[in-house]
Amino acid sequence: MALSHLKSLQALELALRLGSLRAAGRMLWITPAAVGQRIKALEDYLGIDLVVRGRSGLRPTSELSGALEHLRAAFHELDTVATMLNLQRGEEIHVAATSDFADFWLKPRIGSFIAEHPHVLFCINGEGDAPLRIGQVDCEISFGPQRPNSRDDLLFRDFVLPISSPENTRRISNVALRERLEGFPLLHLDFYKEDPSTPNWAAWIKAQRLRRTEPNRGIRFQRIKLALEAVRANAGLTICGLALLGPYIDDGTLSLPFAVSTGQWTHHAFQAHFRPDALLRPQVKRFREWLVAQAAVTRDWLLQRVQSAKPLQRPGRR
Amino acid sequence: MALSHLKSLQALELALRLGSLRAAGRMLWITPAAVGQRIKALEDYLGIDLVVRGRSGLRPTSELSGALEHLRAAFHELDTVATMLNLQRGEEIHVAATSDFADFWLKPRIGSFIAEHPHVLFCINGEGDAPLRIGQVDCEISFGPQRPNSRDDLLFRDFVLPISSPENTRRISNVALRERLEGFPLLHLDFYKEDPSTPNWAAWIKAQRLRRTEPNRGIRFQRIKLALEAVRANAGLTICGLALLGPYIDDGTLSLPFAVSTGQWTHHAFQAHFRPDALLRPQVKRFREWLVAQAAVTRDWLLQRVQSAKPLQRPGRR
DNA sequence: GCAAGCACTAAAGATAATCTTTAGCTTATT
DNA sequence: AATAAGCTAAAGATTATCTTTAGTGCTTGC
Repeated sequence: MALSHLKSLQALELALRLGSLRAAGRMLWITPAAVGQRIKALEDYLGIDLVVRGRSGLRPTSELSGALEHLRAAFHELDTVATMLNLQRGEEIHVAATSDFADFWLKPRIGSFIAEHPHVLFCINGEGDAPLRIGQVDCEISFGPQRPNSRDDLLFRDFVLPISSPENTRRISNVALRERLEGFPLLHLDFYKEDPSTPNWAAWIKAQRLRRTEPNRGIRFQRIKLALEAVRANAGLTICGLALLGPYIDDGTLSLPFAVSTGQWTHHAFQAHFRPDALLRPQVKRFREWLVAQAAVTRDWLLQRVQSAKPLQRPGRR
Repeated sequence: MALSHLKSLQALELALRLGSLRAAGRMLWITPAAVGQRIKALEDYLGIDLVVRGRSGLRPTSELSGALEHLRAAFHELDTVATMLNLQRGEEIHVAATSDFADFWLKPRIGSFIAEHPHVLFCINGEGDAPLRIGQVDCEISFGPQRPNSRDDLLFRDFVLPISSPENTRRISNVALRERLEGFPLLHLDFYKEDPSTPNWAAWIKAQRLRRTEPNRGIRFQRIKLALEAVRANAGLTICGLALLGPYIDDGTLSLPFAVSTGQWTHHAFQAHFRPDALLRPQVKRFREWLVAQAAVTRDWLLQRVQSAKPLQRPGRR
């Protein structure tokens, strides 16, 4: 007959060491109620009380006090084991993400995750606190078609339309709508090239019935970042997605020279793929939950930004 | 971040100490497959192997060997805690059962349970290995009406009919059926008195259309045991249930002077009631499972014994 | 050598332990 | 006295864990 209630003993030791169920719950990543249940289960099993809640703190009962020393020793030994086996290591999470996604979306937000998980070290596209290891990517984030039956998390679709600097938007507004782009430099961004529903300049101009000679002329960019730098340098307009640009749109660093209704939801989407065995690690699991939750915020922001202009047309969700 | 996989660590330590998953499973009261799963879960989590299966035995891998000492120490400390808290005590089970049930049914069978659970001490109606404690009965077994909505386990109903010694059966058989009981001493057993469907001698004789003057005369017994002693001493016949008498019927110590079809299923039944908090203890839980299983054997034996004579009339089950 | 027995592994489905949520209670604090 | 913080209780949901069944490899005996 080997001993049972291991988790109860762990909760008991931790709660007494930290002085509260709440603190123990934080360590165990469970609610205080669950800690109390664990302890109570053991008390019910033994038929005796093990802890008393004194004024602002827990104390062991006399029945437990003799055994407490051994309990502490046991979990101290287990901690040693855990350290030697690297069981509760300061966890590393390796992420491979489309550069623009990493720069514009992930890196600005990752601080909020690290704040809650100080022990986690990140390696994003080979850079960060954790050293690079080949073939050990826990999470891949890409922009592409949604694969059916895949376990990947769909983060959000994008909404593409012309983007400009505030200065150029002002300049353009003085020109009649149909002529606005005539003679104006167009920047071509290939990031969305594979997406079937994202128009290039020629298609967009045609759909909007504008006039523009040689709409395919102009500098091409592979990365959103570089295209936006050119836009901000007043080098021209580009068709780009809004999803990654929330802060820039909100603070006016970038602006929309045409109505939101001239834009288009992408068919492709930002998606996260996690290595199944990486999800065994609780920190990776929590990163995934955080990622999905953050993505939902962005999705809602984008949805509201677009819907306020064209309330009848909603993108598919999930 | 407190450590996880406590059960895995326990299984690991135990399997390495005992040398096989099977042996560890016996200690943990789980299947060998489950022990293997526990260990594998930890191996998968860590991404390394922890044990190798050598020739007839398990060995720790080099990754584990350093930590093994601490692992052993940890569970040794926990064993100490368990002993001090009386967590894995040599368990006592206190049973209060109708005397006749205890004597005829429970005590003859209890050895098979003890054989599998050597550490369990029994106290049956105040007697046995464990000392008597007031108000601490874990299991009550009674014969009575089935209470609706109760959590009690119905063990079996009884089947009542006249019982005699083999000698008296032989003697009686020479007399014509209707006259068989005339002048023959009748013993009255009160054990089944409260049961609405058990006939007394007068009712049984009337139902069978036999002749017998003053069928209510005769010695009365409270306990089956005493009535049967009188029957075996050829002091007369009694109406009694078969359920507790299996061995005596099978080996011919007792016999049936009338056809089985003259008998009757009782309305009352033998039932076991377990204190809810006693069922928290695994040994009590296992005793309950054993009890129910043994009862099913008796029920089947009785059913077959009765059905072979009157195949169309079946008692309700459960 | 070859079957037979034993021990472990794998995958699925079933079971049971465990957790979260919500609401309520008690004790300390302002 | 009101508020806040921490614990408890009960329910339902979620996971972890176990059993079952089938399959593989290794030892043992013939």
